[in-house]
Amino acid sequence: MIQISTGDSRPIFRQIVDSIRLQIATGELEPGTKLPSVRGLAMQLTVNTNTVAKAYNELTAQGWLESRPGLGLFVSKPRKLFSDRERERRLNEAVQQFINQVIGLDYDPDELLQRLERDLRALDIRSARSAGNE
Amino acid sequence: MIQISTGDSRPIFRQIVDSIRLQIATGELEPGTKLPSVRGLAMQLTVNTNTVAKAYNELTAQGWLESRPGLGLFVSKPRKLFSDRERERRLNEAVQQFINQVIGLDYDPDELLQRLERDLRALDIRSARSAGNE
DNA sequence: CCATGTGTACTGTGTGTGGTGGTACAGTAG
DNA sequence: CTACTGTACCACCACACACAGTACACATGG
Repeated sequence: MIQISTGDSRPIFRQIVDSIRLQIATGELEPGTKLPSVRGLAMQLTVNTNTVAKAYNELTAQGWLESRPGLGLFVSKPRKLFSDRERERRLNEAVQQFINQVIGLDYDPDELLQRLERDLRALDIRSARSAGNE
Repeated sequence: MIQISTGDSRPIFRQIVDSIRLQIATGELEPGTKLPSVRGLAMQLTVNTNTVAKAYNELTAQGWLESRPGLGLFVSKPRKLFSDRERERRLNEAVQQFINQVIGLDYDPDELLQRLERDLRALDIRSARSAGNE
């Protein structure tokens, strides 16, 4: 089930991308599963078809989905998505951004780490994407 | 010293805000210190004066800086900036955003936490903002 | 008094992104 | 042939960002 929120500051197409990517990473959506059609999901979310198509395009370009012409989009099998340099760059960017966002909130570092650990473990990420598959 | 990078995806005024806020939070800029003038910093960064003014305005609105008419802007004394609800909301938003950014990178949760702990402790944040001052 | 430097507030103008609406086309299944 | 699929366009509007210029009130040093 994909949901979007008007109160969310993120663009609509990004909410869709994040939502689907999260469901794939947690195993809620398994490889081979067919996704709702562009027009169907757009109807359900009451948004434009182009907005859904944009989200699907990004997910396909990043290797999360695969397109079968005339049939639809399907969750692809896990594989390595980024180079080591790109992984490191993105992680560093995410860390810096996180720090900038919490820097004025006066939280203790231990409290921040504890909170992150709780939310990270609650997801139960499938981490078999870079190893154990050919 | 404030620097901006053209390769950074963040808007210029946000880079300025983050940079100054970080320097205040780490104690690199002490309360009472006078900041570069709007026109001076704009000249130094080869950026429009309005862009610098926008950054300074946000920092002043959030309580990091204080304006003395005709004199300039100065680092204000630490104090509580947000309500408890706002603090919690912003922390939650930052955590969710961080997770969304690293979810496809196939990092082990422990590795993520270790990295965050390292970068957080390296900053040595001044955490006396909500207690011990009147 | 006057010139200079300070923040602040406007009014434009241009560019890029996000979102919507509509049309069109190739591939697949019934 | 019909209906569904993704995909690629086009046009339009709204908004944020950045730049450019002007103006005003304040404080300081001549």
